[in-house]
Amino acid sequence: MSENNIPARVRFAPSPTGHVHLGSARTALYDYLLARQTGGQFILRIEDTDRKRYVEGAEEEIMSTLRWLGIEWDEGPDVGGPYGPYRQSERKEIYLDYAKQLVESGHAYYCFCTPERLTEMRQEQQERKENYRYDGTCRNIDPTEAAARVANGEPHVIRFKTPLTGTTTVKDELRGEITIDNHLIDDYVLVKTDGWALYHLAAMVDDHLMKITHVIRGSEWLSTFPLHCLLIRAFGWEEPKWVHLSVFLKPSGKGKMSKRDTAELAKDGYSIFLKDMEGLGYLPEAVVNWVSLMGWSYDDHTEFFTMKDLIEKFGLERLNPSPAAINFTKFDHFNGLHIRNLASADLAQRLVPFFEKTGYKVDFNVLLKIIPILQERIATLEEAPDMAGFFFRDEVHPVPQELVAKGLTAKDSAAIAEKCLKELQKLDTIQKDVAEPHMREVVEQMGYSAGQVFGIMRVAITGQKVSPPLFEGMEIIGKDKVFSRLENAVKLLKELDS
RNA sequence: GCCCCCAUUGUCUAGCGGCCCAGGACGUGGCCCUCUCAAGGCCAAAACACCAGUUCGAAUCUGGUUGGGGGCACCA
Repeated sequence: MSENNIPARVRFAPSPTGHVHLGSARTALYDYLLARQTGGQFILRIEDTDRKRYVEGAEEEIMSTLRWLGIEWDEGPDVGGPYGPYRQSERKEIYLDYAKQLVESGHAYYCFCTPERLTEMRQEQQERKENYRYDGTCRNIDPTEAAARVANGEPHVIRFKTPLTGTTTVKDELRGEITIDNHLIDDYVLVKTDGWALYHLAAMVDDHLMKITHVIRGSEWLSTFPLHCLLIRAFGWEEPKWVHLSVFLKPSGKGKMSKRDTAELAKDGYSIFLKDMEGLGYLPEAVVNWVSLMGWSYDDHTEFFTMKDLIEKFGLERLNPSPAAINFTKFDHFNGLHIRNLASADLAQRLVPFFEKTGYKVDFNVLLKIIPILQERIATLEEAPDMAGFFFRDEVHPVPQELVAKGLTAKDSAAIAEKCLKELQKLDTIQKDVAEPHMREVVEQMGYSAGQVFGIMRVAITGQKVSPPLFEGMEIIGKDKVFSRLENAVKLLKELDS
């Protein structure tokens, strides 16, 4: 990891065109980890040169999502920095200047072809089963003539003058060298008719100006990667290290996530969008841990990581270039692990909104008491109200049939419930260390199994067939409620019997 | 159609020529613990896509095939 000791300047450069998903969260995470590990800077840059695709609120979502994950940026549109502005829409002139520089040095040229002509050209190429590629019509217009036409106000774009022959070799940190024939690289448009730069130019200019040392981005950029290097070389700039991350596939591993898959996932309480995670009961710690391991590994036995661990242990050299299927059950597993890793008070705090959302008035002291029995049982925060809502209710409403113990009649069950009530009432306290030994003795005397008797009590007291341990629960609920709930159960069972 | 990338159990992966009849994790099945449910512990089933080649020896190197993915815009 010697080269990682050089402070890295990395940038997360999303475009505000939709929701932040797992793929971009991972890219941001890796960027952040590399920056923090090397004592460098993490820069947030908004790539909003295409005003048609701009989505209102997307930029805010990007920022709040990063903050939720625990990722703070050193430079960005809101906090500023020495290389701003950090919003590409505010840098239009900069890109145009550099594009003109390329025209002057002979690496780019003005193109006056209309979109209609281009469409026509593409159709013809398709009919002839050729590659789609600009045919070079404007490539050889005399520069003086071209400049005159531009000065005259003729609509035009600026295209990159890709070498017609030879090859270009580029180096990706995960895949090694990639060599491609130059004739396969199109004369890409750098600046549109409206004067706005395209990604290819804007990103390269910004990365240079912002002194970016490592570009971590999605593998969808692999095909235009040679163009990007050619651009940088045309300017005579130094290249950053390039890291192209693999894409995420749907859980089956067959194909990438589609709209339809996303809708299907929602039914199971899953989402690929970061904005949904908190509401679904996931911890940012778990998202970070889970996502970090999709395409990266540390060794063959360590998988539990906090952000702090990751900053220490992350490394580009253990990144995996193959596509990874999203595994949501593993997400649940990591969430459970991180829930169990939380301090009681912290977990309690995070649980409050979930109980309130379900309509419970939360007594924080009671919540604090039930944390130990809840903490090892939930995989997501959202599960807590269903499991432990009975602690916050005045009354419970058991299904009468569920009060009947396995292998017994309603009449027997009623008698058992009544006996339990009486025995508990005899005691000074229903604390676990007193009530449990006593009730176990009672069970013994009656000749039933603990499962049968405690089962009846469980349903009577919690209203649920499945609950956290009985005696711990009773202690928290308190004598009065325990007794009244048992009384009610006796009543229900007797009604059922008659 | 063309170009590029990828390829170990259902999934995420370790493995960088002999340590591997392949290790870990999730999930699955079983057992233990047990008042239910979890958590925890133990055990089990489950993979080197295929075909050539290189080599004394290949999951590891090379070529091809197949499969998957990405791209081929005046989007990013």
